[in-house]
Amino acid sequence: MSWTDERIEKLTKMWEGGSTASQIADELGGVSRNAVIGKAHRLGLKARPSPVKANEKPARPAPAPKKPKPEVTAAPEPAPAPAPRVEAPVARAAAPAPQPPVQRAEPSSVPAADAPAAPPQPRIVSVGPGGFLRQGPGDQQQPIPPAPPRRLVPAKPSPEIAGKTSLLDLSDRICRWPMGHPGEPDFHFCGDKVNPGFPYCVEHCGRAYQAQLPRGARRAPPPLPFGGPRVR
DNA sequence: CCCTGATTCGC
DNA sequence: GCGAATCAGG
Repeated sequence: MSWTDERIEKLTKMWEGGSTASQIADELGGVSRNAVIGKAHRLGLKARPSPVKANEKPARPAPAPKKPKPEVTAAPEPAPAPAPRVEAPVARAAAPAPQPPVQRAEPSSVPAADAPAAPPQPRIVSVGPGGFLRQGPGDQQQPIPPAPPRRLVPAKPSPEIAGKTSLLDLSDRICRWPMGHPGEPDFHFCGDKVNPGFPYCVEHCGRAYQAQLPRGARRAPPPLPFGGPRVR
């Protein structure tokens, strides 16, 4: 593509209109962003708020820092005078110690007339069949440290599991909610009696079956037993 | 990484 | 004159 009058005009217009070189190139078609910039500069359109040149002091001492051009010119390069570095003496107004605006609860102040901090108790959204209490999504434990990667080791019968509900102990009458993580020595299952009709006990039904919130009022889904935080 | 404009330099 | 390559900052 060549720079016809029309294209040059469009370029000029858009350039001055604030469009980015990419947009202009895209609009014109057939040219790259660089071509647009190059052309704009050749047209003398430069000087535009460039994000890369936000701050520019009227000092351009070293414009060519890296351009190893094997110039055969034996021109005696006069030693560049030590750049009159206008070292802006930063007004060291002393570094005030970062004073975190810690809001200390005044004990002597007004004795909380309003509601004191409610104890971390899961909001019960509804009661499910069998009597388990549904929690709202996100009402589980708050820290969500991802389980560190660990090698899965073959679950060997060991004293640590004695008394714990192992995989072999599972039946459709006991809660199969995992406790801990597979591969860990003490990994086992809940083992309580299930809430009839469910694979989990009443307590874990509350975790497994979340109340359905109206669309739009949803939060991130609660962590699943396996991938999520340690549940114990 | 993505984006931006600026600059250089071989064509 | 052109624009890819490169630079440099956000």
